Amino acid sequence: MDKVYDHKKVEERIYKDWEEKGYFSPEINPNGKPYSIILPPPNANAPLHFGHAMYVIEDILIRYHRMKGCKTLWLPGADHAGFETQFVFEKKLQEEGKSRFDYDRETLYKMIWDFVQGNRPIMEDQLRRLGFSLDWTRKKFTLDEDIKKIVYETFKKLYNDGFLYRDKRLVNYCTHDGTSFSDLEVIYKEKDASLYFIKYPLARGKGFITVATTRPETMLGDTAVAVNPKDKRYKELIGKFLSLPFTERQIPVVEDSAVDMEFGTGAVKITPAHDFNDFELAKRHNLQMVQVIGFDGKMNKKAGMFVGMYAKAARKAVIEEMKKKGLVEKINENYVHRIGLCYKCKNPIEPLPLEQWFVKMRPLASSAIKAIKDNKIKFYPQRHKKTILQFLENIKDWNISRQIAWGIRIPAWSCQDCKNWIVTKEEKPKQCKCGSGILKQDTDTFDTWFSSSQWPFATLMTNKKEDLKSFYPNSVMETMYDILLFWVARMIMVGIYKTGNIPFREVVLHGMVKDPLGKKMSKSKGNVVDPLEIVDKYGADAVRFALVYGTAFGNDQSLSFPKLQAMRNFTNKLWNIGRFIEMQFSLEYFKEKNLSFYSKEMDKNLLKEDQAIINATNQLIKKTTSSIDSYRFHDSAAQLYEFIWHKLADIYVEQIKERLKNGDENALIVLRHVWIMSLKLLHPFMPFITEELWNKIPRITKTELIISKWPK
RNA sequence: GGAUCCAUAGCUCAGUUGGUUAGAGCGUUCGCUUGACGUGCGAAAGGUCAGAGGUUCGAAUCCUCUUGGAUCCACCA
Repeated sequence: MDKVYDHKKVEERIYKDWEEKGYFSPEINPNGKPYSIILPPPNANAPLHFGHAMYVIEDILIRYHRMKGCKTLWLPGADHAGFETQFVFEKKLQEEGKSRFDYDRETLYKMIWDFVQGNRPIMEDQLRRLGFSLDWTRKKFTLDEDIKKIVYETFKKLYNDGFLYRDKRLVNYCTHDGTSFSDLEVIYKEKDASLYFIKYPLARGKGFITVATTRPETMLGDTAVAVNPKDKRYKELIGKFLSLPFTERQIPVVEDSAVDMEFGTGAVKITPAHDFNDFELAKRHNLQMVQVIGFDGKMNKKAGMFVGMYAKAARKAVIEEMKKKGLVEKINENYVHRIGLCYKCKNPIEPLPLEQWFVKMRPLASSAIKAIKDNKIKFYPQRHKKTILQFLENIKDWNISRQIAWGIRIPAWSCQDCKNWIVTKEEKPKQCKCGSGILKQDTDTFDTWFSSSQWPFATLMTNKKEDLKSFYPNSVMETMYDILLFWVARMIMVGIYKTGNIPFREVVLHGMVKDPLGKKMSKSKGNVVDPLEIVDKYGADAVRFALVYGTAFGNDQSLSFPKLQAMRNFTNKLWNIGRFIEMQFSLEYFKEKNLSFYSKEMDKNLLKEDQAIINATNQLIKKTTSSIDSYRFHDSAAQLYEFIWHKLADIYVEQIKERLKNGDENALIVLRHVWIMSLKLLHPFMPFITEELWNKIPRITKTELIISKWPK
């Protein structure tokens, strides 16, 4: 054996061997109790970043359960990541001086498809290099034909059950990216703004009402002014009409208790087409909706003299014109308020009225809430339970239409004659109820999360015959806490809805891996780290161990080079313990002997120091097992590290050196036993080096460590 | 506005149901080392456990408040 451990000579070879022998497949333990995890499918639009290395938690659970004899499945896949991917691709196009408008839908789709296919092998190689024991024979992609079929079916089922409706409502629309978003995809930021106090004259008689607004450019879309019914200042004016400047229209003064008397003047302009609250208020009062901003972000022809201006420019222009009319009372320029931004391009989100497919969430959420409250689904760390319940209890309907090409096209057709919608499971309907054969498919695609919400069962329904039966519900869903609401919550809702059963029993959530300075890694900051770069330098085992060691599971951590180095040193320590043991077995007086294996019966012949290490080993077995079972991986890691380095190597090995020189068989038998146990316990965390060292010791079985039995 | 998390050695972090002189890695200081490993070994220095109050025989650990930092949700013109 070399004096220093060289992971490069070991890792690739061992992984290949495991994979070729089929050890990653559940068929290895066909009669065991099923244990399953579906890998959160990484986005297929880019290579993995360092945070993905946290999948190691799943690999630990998988390897542990495999060794415990479970019929263990860890199923890999990739997510087409609709909008995210199209965004990345469009950036690429931009660099080439092109844009999505240069291509028709099919061509664009094909180009992105090819782009994604180029990325997938890179991603898969990265996962292999990290040692993840994924069952590659079962890998799935969200755009596989059979997966798409299931997504269509779910859509159709929602439609048949009345949980799906198409409605023209305000949606969060990014005029820059040209698509709508769900509420979760809007981020809010504080911005300096102005609060404009503008006057609307009474249609008859003298006088006016002053309203306060941050968005005067929407005033041409106003269809009312609202006041609080308790507000004495406006009591006389309720029911009267105001002349809306720049237009021929007269708008009523309405009363609504949602109006805050304290804010501004107590009177609010109501723009149903461009503000969520106004939209709701308008429904209550049967007000019409006038859209003045288009989907291109520009004022449309309803905006009269302001047509063609971008909303922001129109704001200034409107105020200028209002000033000319003497209708600006004052402007508060030190007004700070929050505005919604597109989470991706950071441009302001424009609430716009658009026909979309919405899923009624209340009924779906209520069964999810029940499952969680009844502890059918458990959360680790527990604190996340409260967050998800809060979300589910206040859920709003889910807009699942996206105006992008990359994704699963919505299987719905509108009749061009009677305007009816027909939903199918994929195929184009022959004709409408009205007899018309002129049908046009919805041009929108599904929100990516709509398909990924079905991942826990879709992947199993489209694999080997018995998979769904064996592995659903999944044992564990492990992912980062940042997609708890986006993904985990929706998987629970859709999973229960579609299958009648929870999608998984336990939700295990790891923390974020930040850069060495504690900043969130992101492409725009340029501080992302390629996991392979780190694996090349320190070895996969060290990287894996560093991610579990020293930070309480579930907490955020920063990438730490000193820690990586320390863990690499640990692998070298392991290597040298192994080397030392190998050397003993090749000593002349041990070489030819067929040394027996440690058993409890030996205890009475053992020295105190032998007994001490045996006892410590037994304790380690218990502690490692229980800490993995309770998802306290950092405890396991610390215990293993402490035991192997500071008890086994520093103390016991030193204690018995003399005895080994004198040919003391018991010492070597105990040493070998403790070493075998150590390698087993450490294997889920550091699979490569433990497997390699396992192969260097004389032992009872010929089987590889990966499929050896977990000690009791 | 609602919720959650964090504040422990110079740095990065452990310390689960409250219990002996509060731990690790890195760093620092001193020494050792030539057949397991210098990616090593032995030892040492270093902490009013953010602050205040409370519960308790006993609190880093539980409760309240304050300060400072992070995050999530909702979103008032």
